[in-house]
Amino acid sequence: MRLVVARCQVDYAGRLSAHLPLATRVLMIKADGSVLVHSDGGSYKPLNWMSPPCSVREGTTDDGAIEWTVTSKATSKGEPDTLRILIEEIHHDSAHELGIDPGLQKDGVEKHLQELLADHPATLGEGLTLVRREFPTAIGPVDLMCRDANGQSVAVEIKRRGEIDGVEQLTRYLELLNRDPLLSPVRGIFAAQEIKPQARVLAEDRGIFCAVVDYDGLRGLDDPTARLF
Amino acid sequence: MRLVVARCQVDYAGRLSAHLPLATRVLMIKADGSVLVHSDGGSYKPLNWMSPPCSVREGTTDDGAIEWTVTSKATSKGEPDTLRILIEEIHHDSAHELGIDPGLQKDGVEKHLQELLADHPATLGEGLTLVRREFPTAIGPVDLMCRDANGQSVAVEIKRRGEIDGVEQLTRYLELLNRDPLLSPVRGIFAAQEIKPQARVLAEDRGIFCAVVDYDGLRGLDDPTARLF
DNA sequence: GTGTCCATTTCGACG
DNA sequence: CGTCGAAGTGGACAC
Repeated sequence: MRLVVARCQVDYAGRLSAHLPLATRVLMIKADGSVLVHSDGGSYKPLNWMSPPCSVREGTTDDGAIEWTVTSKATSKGEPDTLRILIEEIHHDSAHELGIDPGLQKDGVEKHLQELLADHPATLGEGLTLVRREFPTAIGPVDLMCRDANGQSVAVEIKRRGEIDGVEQLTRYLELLNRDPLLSPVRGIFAAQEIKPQARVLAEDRGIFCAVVDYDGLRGLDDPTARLF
Repeated sequence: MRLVVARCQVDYAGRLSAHLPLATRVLMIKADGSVLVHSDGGSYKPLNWMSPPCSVREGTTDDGAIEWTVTSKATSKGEPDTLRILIEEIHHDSAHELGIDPGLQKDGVEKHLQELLADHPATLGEGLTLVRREFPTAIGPVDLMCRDANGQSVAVEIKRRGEIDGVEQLTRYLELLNRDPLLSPVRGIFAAQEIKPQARVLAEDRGIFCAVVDYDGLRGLDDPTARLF
């Protein structure tokens, strides 16, 4: 890992063309050759960057300025990427040995929500029982396939935030599933921690029931000591 | 901008919980208080981070280790975010004055594609003429509204890469537009530089024509000297 | 402000 | 290895 603070200008050419005028920025060169150009604000996204695998070639221009040319090695398809960094003045330059990172451990995303609901399907509706998680169909897996107290099939689509896309997805599943005489009639439940008003309107207009899920409450139903760290 | 290279462990709690075991990493603290934790690989995305606005409080634990507590200031809705960085050993620590950045100048994204197609609608279909760009509907703007040689309305959805979502989007528009007796019947054109097979199948199954657009060719139709830099 | 849609998205899972 | 869906998505633009 090399860290450089320098007054520079940057040009990128690839899927688009982009230009950064002369200013002082942080240049981060990672061990895999990737380069990040960061300013002192914005978000975690760099102003400009080059994804690995790529290689940096260092040179000098006619007027003595330092020029880095970063080129992507293997553009599997289409456009060759190039990042050109013209350095006018270096304020800082240091290199550091970091070693490989053990990586991030996550907890709490949609997958976990799906697991919890699979263990407690009745929280979505009285008498609901699980038939299968990730129930396969020709156009993708249905998150939960259940059966209600009357034995009717119920397809459940789970999202963290319920938006219009999720309703469309469930609608496609229902349309397909209802062509199967062994399953039909299949009704739908759209389950999410939070459901956007527009998504709710669309869902209910299509006869899909909306279930707002209490993630922390569900967790409480499980063993509360069984946590990651 | 402060740059720290340190052996540290990191815990995040917010919309999810995440943990980084002890390892050497780069910590970037921006002027707005945001913090980025970078390893020596991956992409431009940090292993963990805190978005602005937030504030860093520096302290020490009972066993003498340095502890940074980063808290988000204004969580407009819901979950308070916290990033805790426990530092065991500092390898490097420097601060730099960067100043405000003039920002990135871009060229070549979907907006430009839309402009080009608006100028040359006939490349999408014989005799097509533009009625309006960003044609407003209750569920969002249609990229291009055109009329064909027979005077029939044509709704065009433009993407850089045509995927299933775009077909769904255009389908919703068409469904709505076809309820308007002044416009109906409206047909659809799905235009993209590249159209995924599944999206093409879905589109054509719904009677939507797929147009693969040659971006560079369209550019050539325009004045080739009128470019950004 | 809310809603919608794009992104040099990146990332992970699955077939 | 490609495809597909999610993201602590972030950011821009319209209403």
